[in-house]
Formats: sequence, structure tokens, C-alpha cells
Amino acid sequence: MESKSYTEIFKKNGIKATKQRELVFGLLTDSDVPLTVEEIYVGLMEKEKNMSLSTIYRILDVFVEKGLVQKSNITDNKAVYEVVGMGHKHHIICISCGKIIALDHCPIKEYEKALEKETEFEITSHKLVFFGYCPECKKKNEGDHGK
Amino acid sequence: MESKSYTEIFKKNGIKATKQRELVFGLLTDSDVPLTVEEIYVGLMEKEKNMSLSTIYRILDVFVEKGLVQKSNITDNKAVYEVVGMGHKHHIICISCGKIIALDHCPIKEYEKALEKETEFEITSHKLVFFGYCPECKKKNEGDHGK
DNA sequence: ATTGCAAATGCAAATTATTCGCATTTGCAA
DNA sequence: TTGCAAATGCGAATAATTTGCATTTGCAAT
Repeated sequence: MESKSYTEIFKKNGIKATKQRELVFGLLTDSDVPLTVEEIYVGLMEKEKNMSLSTIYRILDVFVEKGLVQKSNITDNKAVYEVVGMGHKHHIICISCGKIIALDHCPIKEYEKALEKETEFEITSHKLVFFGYCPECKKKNEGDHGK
Repeated sequence: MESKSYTEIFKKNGIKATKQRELVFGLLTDSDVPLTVEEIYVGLMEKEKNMSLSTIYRILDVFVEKGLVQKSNITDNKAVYEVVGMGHKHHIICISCGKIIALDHCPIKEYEKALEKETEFEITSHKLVFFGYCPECKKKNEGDHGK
């Protein structure tokens, strides 16, 4: 694993296949959790690259625009990014340790239809995030989170 | 309308009843859409007040902590705030004009239960946002948003 | 292969939302 | 009425993201 090329994907989407884009897309593809820009930045530094932060932002913007990557503003401050394999993702985030897990199942496709009728909006997408305590933090908290 | 007091609410929640809090809470209560900090700021300026932005941020933090107000980071940049009447709210936002509408119905209470079993998280809350074109913008776009 | 140019990158400075430090004011309990 | 903790105002500080511009680079056409 590691060294495959995404050149065709880029070509297909009408964008140039640059080294930086290969690296960013590769990192996102290999990750099993959504990544922040900062995580991508340090992740690629370790792989001995000196890539500009703004370049990462711009690359991600392009990926999102092309529908290759999903951007989610889950927490108040930083956005996280992940590849759109097949279909969008929802998330569950631990409010104690910050861990973010992606969920594949989407329980509201049907509701979306009903909502379109009700509101007369043309709905193009949605985001759903759950907050709570992950199994590990749940144990730690045991017996003290009443109020 | 306009000039009722929320002093009891504040007392009940163990926070002082200040003029600034009355104003912010009043504005949120009277609004039928979620407001940004900036909107609150200018909204209260017009009512001839010189309130500090940081005061508004702090007041809202307290309201959120006390469960009086719901904060939602819907768009990439600014957060919006709204009073928690009875139960939380979801949103639908127009990606053309930026209009945000609050939805009362929550279609995922049941799913949340299932998800708790599946993930072993203890889920405490969730956020759901829909994106699309509002009726007005839908008309304007008529016939041109295919690709 | 070589070349030319638009697209992409790097860097630093700018922007924007939000937070923080600290001196001053103010609600409210005694 | 008084005292003091809580709240406010102001400006400065942060932190994430964006932008301007000069330089580099992918790639299509030669």
C-alpha cells in the first residue's frame, strides 16, 4: 500500500495531477478517520515534504468542489475532510476526547423527501452529527455525569 | 410585545439579570430565525445600545451552558443562536441566498437509540442540517442548475 | 523532445470570527 | 446602604482560513 497514483481521478475531473494533490489525496484515502488541515499538514511533513498550508486549503477546496472529498464543520473551530468513497458520511464525535468516527448508514433519505414537499425547498444535501461519550470515555466517567 | 422581562428565567438559572442579557434574550426570543452574533450586535445597536461584542459572546456562552439557547455551527464561518423553546431544532439553509429556517420535527430520535447500541457511545445530542434551494431561489434558478 | 502558458504552488501578509486580560461597573444579598 | 463577586467594555491576542503575487510546474500543442 502507499504508493498508488490517483492521476486518472484528477484527469477525469479536469484538474492537474500534481505531486501535492497525490499526497493529500493519498493521505485522506489511507486514513480511516476524517482529518483536519493541520493533521494533513503534519502528516505530510513527516513524509518529508514541505508543503504550504494554503496549498492544502486550496487543494481541499478543489477536491470538495469536484465532489471527491467531503468537508464537515463538526466542531466549532476546525473543519475535517474525508474522501467520498461511495455516498456521503455522517459522524459521531466524543465530547470528552474529541474522537471522530464516520458513519456510513444514512437514516434520513426518506425524511428528506417528505421535507422537500413540506418546505418546498429543493434539498441538495444534508449533514448529521451525533455527540456523546465514546465507550472508553464512558467508562472513565462512570458514576459522575449527572449534572 | 417587546418589553417583557426575563428576570425570573435568569434567576432560576442562577445568573444575574442584567440589561444586556435582557436585550439579547429578548432579541432571540422575538426572532423567528436563528441569529448570528453580528446580527444580534447590529440589532441591538439600532435599539440604541452600545454593547460590546465580547459581552454578546459571553452572554451567549452562558445561555448555551444553561440550556436556554442552542448554538449551531451551520455554515463554515459564523455560528447562529436561537432560543430553545421546547426541544432542540434542526435547520434547512438555502445555499443560494443563505436563508436559514429552523425545523421543529426531529426524525432521528429512534435511530439514535439504535446507534447507541451499535457504537456503544452514550449519545447526548445531535445536529442535523439540510442544504438546498429555497422556493424563491429555486424559481430564479429554473432551468440552469444541471451541471 | 521542446516549448508556452495557464494552472498550481509557496510564502507572507491580510481577514474574520472568537477569546482573553484587565480595569471599571453593576446586580443583589446581607 | 454597602460590599463584593459577577458582568461588562475595550482593546489586544488567537486561531483558522483566505488572498496577493511572484515563481514553479503539468501538460497540450508543436
